[in-house]
Parts: sequence; C-alpha cells; structure tokens
Amino acid sequence: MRLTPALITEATLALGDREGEKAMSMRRIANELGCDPMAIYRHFPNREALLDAVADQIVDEVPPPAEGEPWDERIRAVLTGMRAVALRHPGIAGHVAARPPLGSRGRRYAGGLLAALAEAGLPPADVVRAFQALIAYSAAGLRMAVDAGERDARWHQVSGAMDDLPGDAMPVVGSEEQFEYGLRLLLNGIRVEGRLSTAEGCPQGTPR
Amino acid sequence: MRLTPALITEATLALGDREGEKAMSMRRIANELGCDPMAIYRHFPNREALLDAVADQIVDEVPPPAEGEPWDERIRAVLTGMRAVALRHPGIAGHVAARPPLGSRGRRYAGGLLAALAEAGLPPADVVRAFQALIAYSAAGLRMAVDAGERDARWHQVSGAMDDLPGDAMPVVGSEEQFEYGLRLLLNGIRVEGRLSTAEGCPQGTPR
DNA sequence: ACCTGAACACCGTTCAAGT
DNA sequence: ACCTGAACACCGTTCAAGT
Repeated sequence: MRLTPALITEATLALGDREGEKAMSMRRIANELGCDPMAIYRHFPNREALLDAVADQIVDEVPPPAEGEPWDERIRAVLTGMRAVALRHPGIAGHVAARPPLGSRGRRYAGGLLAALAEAGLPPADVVRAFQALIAYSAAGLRMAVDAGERDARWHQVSGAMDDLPGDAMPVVGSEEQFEYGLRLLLNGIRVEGRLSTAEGCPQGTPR
Repeated sequence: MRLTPALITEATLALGDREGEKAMSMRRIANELGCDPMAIYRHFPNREALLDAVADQIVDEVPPPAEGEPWDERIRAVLTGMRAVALRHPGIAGHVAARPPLGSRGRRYAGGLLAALAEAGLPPADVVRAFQALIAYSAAGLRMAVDAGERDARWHQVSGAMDDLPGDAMPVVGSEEQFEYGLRLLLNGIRVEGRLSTAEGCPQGTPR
C-alpha cells in the first residue's frame, strides 16, 4: 500500500495511544506500517516534524466554540476542549504540551482566541501578549496533568512544599479543577486590562 | 579523587552550560569526571534524579526577595529571578521548565510565594491553586524562551497565526516582556480573587 | 562485599550500495 | 532516479564477571 502523510500520522497516533510516548519511535512506526524506517523520511523531514503533524491532527477533535457565547466563555471552551482532546491521546499529549499545535488546523482555533481577546477590549499588541500567555499556561497545565499521570510524577513535589500549610483541601496537581482556577485568574486579569484600556473604569464593572 | 553528589552536579551543570542539554549524558558526565558511567549511579538512582539535583542547585543563585516589598512585587521578583538564573544555565533550563526545581532549595522559595499569596487575601485552598498556576506559567514561559533560542523554534509559529492581525508591534515570543505581561495578568487575577474573598473593594462582586 | 565495564536493547539519521 | 537497509554514533541501564 502506498504511504501517505495521513497514513503515517494515523499509525503514529494509534501507536502512541496504545503504548505511550516512547513507543512512537521511527523504527516502531515503520514496523506498524510494514515499511522501512527510512520511508517515513520521504514524507517528513524528521521525527519532530512528524510529531508536530500528529499533534495538529488531533485538533480536529476539539469541538468549535458556540458562536453566541461571550468572549471569556469561548476562550474557556477552546482551551479546556484542547486539553481534553490531548488527554484522550496520552501518547502525543506530552508533545502537545511542549509545542502547542499551530499547524493548519491549530491556526483556525488561534484565530478564534485572538478575536475573543480583541472583544475583551485589549489593544492589538496586548491581544498577542495575552494569547501567548494563555497558550503557555494551557501547555503547562497539560504537562502537569501528563506528568501527574506518570508513575514518578515530580509535580507532586509541589504538594511536598506545602506540608506546613494549614491542612486544607489540596487540589490534585494537574487536575481539571486546578487548570480551571489558573484559567480564571488569567481571564480575571484580562478583564481588568480590557477595562483599563477602554477607560470604562472600575466602579460599575461590565457583567461578571 | 572521591566522588560526591556535589562534584557530580557541578560537573553536569558546567558541561550543560558549555555544550548544551544533550551533552549532559551519563557517559559524557562520567568522562568529564574521569570515572566510569556507572559510578554516578551510586550517588543518583538515574539520570532524571541527577538532573533534578542540578536544577535545584541553581536555585541558590536566585536573589532572595526584599522583605519590605508588597506581596505582588515579591512574587514578581522571585519568579523573574528564577527565570533569569535558568536562562544563565542553558543546559539545564529545559529541565527546569519541565520540572520546577522543588528540592530542598526550591522549597524555601516556594514557602515565600505561599506566604505572599496568603497576604493577597486568598483562602488557603486558593493559595495552593494560585501557587501551582504561577509555577506552571513560569515553567511555560521559560520553555518558550529556551525554544525561541533554538534554531528551529516552533513557538515562532505563534506569530504565523497572527498574520491577518493589524500589523502591530509583535512582542518577541518567549521574551522577558512577554513573560512579564502574562505574570501581570495572573497577578491582576489574584488581586481580584483576593478582593472578592475579603469582601472589600468593588461592591457588586460575587464569587462565581 | 564492592566495583566495573562489557553487553543489552534500544535510538535518530546518514549514506553508500543496490535496483 | 529512486529506494533501502546496513552502518554510524550515540543513548540509559542491567548484570555478570572480576577484584
């Protein structure tokens, strides 16, 4: 059977889902496809490029945000959607966390985020800054979740740092709840910046 | 000469500074120390543990925050300080970005951050959540800076997603400026949460 | 009992040799 | 001209054999 980029990325994704990140080696992918490892290099310049393509592919599974929703709700929907999709594909999730998928599919969603941030009232230069901050935070949150799922979970050291804190409900490191809290902080922060730059002032704030 | 953990971490750090992340292999570190690769395993269970120790070691170079400063300034000082130190050690910076150094030295700084967040007026459970959000964001910002310094810099794709935006000053991906903007968003957000939970400030604020 | 280095089971990628 | 698979230059870690 003729080899195509799509066949390769699909086999890679399936292998990663089934056997994890380290199973996605050029040799094992080739084995999966029944071809020579070098055959893959005629469709992708190197392993990194292949993983980028696999990461971009799963973006298709992210549900598009509802049109009528306010800007902050759309941002939340896209970022938690991407997170959920990545966690459904444990093999590639680590790569998504390291390099946000901004291939052709990812680009579409990026446009939606940028539009939402403009709607929030940020000046264009800050739209870009806030966008990058959101992407960076999401990547880090995903990485925490991935690592927390691993056996040796170094992120759990974070709880170790808190031993002397009043014994309170400790959110699970890398949990959905933890991720959403940080996202709320960022959206709070964006709201404040938006208000400042549209000069509506603090006292009678815009809804929520 | 007798091998000690400190000798090993110092040799590893020096090698990484000089020749980058990939130079810090067990074989090359051993070569640097003039010992058998296996000798290292008597001081560290595996390579990951050694890199954790190296990452924790550079925390010593972070200047402690001034005592009199307000909480937000102290948080900014510690996080930008850690970032600066990591960027001074390019070999280990990637590891710091992947796994915040929370060994014995890192723990001390973590305590300072937790205290600052309590001062901001957050309830104890949110102190922990905000702490983890800050650590996650800092890690991601550092990773962007590290990757941006590399030749192939995938993070630059972020700019690619913004082609159709009104041509405005584009902040350099992973730059100090970009990092500080996201930090400001988070601190804005924490301030809002602090006000809500202490029931001061903006009159109509209701927790959601 | 302690230590070491050969060996295992892999990598990504190059490139010369084959068709 | 195209393709392939042997070979290169590495890995982290295990473990048997040596002292």
